[in-house]
Amino acid sequence: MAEKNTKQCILEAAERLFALHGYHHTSLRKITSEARVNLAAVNYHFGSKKALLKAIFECHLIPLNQIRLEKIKTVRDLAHRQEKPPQAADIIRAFIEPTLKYRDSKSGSNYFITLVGRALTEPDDTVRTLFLHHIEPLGSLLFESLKEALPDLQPETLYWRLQFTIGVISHVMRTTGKLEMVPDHIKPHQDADSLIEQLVPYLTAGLEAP
Amino acid sequence: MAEKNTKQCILEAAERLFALHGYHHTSLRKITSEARVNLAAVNYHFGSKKALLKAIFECHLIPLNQIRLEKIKTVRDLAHRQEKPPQAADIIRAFIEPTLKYRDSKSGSNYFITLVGRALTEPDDTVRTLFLHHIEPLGSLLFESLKEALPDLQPETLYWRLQFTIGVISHVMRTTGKLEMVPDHIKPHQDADSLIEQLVPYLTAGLEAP
DNA sequence: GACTTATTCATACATCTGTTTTAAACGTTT
DNA sequence: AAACGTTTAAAACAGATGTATGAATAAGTC
Repeated sequence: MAEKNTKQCILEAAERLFALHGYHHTSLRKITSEARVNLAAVNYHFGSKKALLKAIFECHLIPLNQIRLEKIKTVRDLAHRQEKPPQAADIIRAFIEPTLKYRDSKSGSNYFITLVGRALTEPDDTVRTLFLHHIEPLGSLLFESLKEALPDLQPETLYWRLQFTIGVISHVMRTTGKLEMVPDHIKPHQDADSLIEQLVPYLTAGLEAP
Repeated sequence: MAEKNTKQCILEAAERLFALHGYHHTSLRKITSEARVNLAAVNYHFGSKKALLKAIFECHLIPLNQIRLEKIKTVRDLAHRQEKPPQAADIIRAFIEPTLKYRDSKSGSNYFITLVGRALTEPDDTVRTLFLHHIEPLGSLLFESLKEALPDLQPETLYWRLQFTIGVISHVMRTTGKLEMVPDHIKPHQDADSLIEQLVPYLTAGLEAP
């Protein structure tokens, strides 16, 4: 299965290993070994380990962010046309639905979402800086949209609540498969739809808290 | 300042560097260099890098968990004596107040809380396993207490909302000092008291969401 | 004082890291 | 057939890593 496309095999193996063990904890030898290609192939096709990471991010994050931007803009424009403020629940859903469903989409990777969830927690700047560069317009749009949805909130309070929201979502994105501290006799559903229905009320209530 | 106690100097330097750059991304040479001690001192005093991490955790997490357990039990016992369910807000506050104020306490370390916030996100098992071992009783108590506070919640929903809560708190613990994606002209307060007043309403509303 | 123990020091070891180089093969296109 | 981009193989590089060693020094005890 590895012989069809060296470049693609490297990308998939790297996505998986970066997601499972982080960028720094994954060596090129582990990647090329899992991808069943030669060690030198990474530097031949991508130039460096960092450029490989960059390729993964650009391959997935650009289309995903495109979808998320459009969905949030749609919610906002619809509300504007009705001359009402947008609903926080709709904004939240427009953000997390494409995110959590990206795993199952045709162009999606099984592991990329986990990798993104890791991005803000990586120890060094390589991953975080790259991620922040891609996510910045989305963060601004989210902040502005939620400001319209929650006009009575102090800017600082809104900022913190958006930070808390990011904390929840990135935590969920990271904990894929390996649930921890699960009380006995509970087998939580982890599919995208169940998670979304758990997340939307929680996040909305937090944002709209008194 | 380094000559007073080699062991203590290593502990403090390691706490700081582990917190700022993660366990794996921090080498013994960086630690001993910052602590102004010899490289071999770590293995002499602690035995290994892993044992050094263990010492840091035991030094701080045992007393901190003691305080958090007691505070939550106090809230629960008080409610039991009044034959009422405990308030989710009180439980949350009993958990996060000692946590965020630990930085400023006399026995507290400036960086240990950040290190704990990292624990669940570290790429390999060393840190996470060690942390989970220490946190398990607290997680159980939190779950049971919140079950009493929110008796109408499905166990799975409660589980997820507790996970989301952990996601928020660990995210906040990690982002100390270096705020990201801050909109212009906002200078959020980061002191423990301000954060607690932001967190309690947010987390409570999420837990009590319809 | 002498002796024992605890600590510090410089150094060495084996391993792993990302990267580069050399060479030889393979497939496709011109 | 020749030229080209691609892939594999094997090796080496310079640097970083956790750990171990043995000698030198400090501290404590008789």
